[in-house]
Amino acid sequence: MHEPNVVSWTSLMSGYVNMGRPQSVSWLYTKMSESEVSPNGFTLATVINSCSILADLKTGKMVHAHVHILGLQGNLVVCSSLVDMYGKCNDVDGARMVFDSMSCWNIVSWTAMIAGYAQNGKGYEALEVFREFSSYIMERPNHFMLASVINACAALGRLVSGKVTHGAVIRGGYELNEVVASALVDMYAKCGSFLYSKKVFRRIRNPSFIPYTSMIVGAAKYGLGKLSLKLFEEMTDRKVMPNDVTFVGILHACSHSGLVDEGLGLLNSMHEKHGVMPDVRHYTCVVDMLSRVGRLDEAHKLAKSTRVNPNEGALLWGALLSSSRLHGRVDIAVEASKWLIEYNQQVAGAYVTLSNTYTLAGEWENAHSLRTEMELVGVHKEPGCSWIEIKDSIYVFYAGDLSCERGDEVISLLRELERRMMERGCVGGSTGLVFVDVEQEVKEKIVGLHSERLALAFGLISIPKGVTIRVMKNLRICSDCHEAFKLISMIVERDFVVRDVNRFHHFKDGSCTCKDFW
DNA sequence: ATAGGGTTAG
Repeated sequence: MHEPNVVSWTSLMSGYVNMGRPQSVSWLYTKMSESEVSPNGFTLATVINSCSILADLKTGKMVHAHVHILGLQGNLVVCSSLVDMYGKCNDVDGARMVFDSMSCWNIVSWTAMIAGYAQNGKGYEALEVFREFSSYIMERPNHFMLASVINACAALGRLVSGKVTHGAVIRGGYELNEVVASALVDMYAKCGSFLYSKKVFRRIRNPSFIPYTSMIVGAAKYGLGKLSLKLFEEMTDRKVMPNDVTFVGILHACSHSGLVDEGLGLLNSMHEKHGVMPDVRHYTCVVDMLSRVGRLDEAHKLAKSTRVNPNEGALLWGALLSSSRLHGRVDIAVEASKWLIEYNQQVAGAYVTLSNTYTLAGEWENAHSLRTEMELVGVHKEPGCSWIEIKDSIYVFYAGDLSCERGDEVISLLRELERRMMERGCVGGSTGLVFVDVEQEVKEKIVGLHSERLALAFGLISIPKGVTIRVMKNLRICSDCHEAFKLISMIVERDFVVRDVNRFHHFKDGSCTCKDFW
């Protein structure tokens, strides 16, 4: 063309986006800026879209400035693409700023905002925006919006909201939409209803690799590794091609169900049989798989030979670290935590796990000095929490704290469960520790000492099968008792089961602090 | 010539 106009430029850019080459768009945009032709809203929306795909926030912000220079801040399509771009670049606040600055909205802009929150793990905000949409806008949500809302419910583990949204899907007639169905499969699995996942999945006609992947991951989370393998087999039999994520899912499943040979076989067949090149995520699963079953040297070797950036390495070395602790491999734990701390990844967790590894190995002084170092450096480990939704209330449980709403009921239910376990031959104590398969004498000793809220005697207690347990001296139960009991459970976990560690939070001993454990 | 949805490792 002698004189390409704005439509020619934009068409070319759009063509590159459609052909999966968004990288070329910013180059074209630069070229265009050097020409006489000035971009319009169509051009900017296309360029911004390419930034979304590439998650290129820097270019995206630059183009955002051009939006203002060209006076296009009132253009609905341009603004919606900006909301989407900021969301895809993990800048939800940026997305919200654009969204709030808009003078009119349509279902696309609302969906972009909801999806932005949902994709960034901000399920609560996503549902809040959806609620606002539902109350102000006299328009039914479409399948795009519903998929994002279901995604938000999944992230929050909100089964009831998820079911309500499923109702909206049925009313809207979107049941047969595969994207919506995939979101539902994933949501039900994450919300504790794998049975519903299966039901929704089986209604999908010719499921693609994405619903299959959701099911494989879902089954894995429920400990059904064999089912994950069966689903994988089913999909390949039906000539549905697995992608990289499918392999992350299936290796994750093998890892969590101890299916090591199957997992290794899949890793080796990935490339030649399915055309998917294994990357760091797959090796992370395999490192985890090998190390969980105690094949730490192989896992270690694989970890060292995998090139990673800090973010990827956090997961790979984190997996190795946690298994090193589990199997008492101080040498590997030291190396793994060194890596994590050096690259500033999960520092507090790395300190705690390494310290616990020392403890498991009986290296009390190393454990102690690490705790001191943590305090010196000012590293603090935030306690984790879980939550469950019952009817329309959400109950949150922090590690070591049962002073939550209806905590008393929780405690009495736990006691009832414990009583039933005892009836079935599991052994327990009134203090809440439940031991399985342990000699009566040992049990009494531990339970007895514990119930007096005193130190567990230092030394070695022999238990049958030639296993020894180390128990610490002067271990007092104090306000930070969760740590203490985590420690106990860690020491003994291979030999008997300690449950219900959190219950001891009520035993407070003002005279000691966390430091006294060590 | 332009904007929105589902799967992902400790």
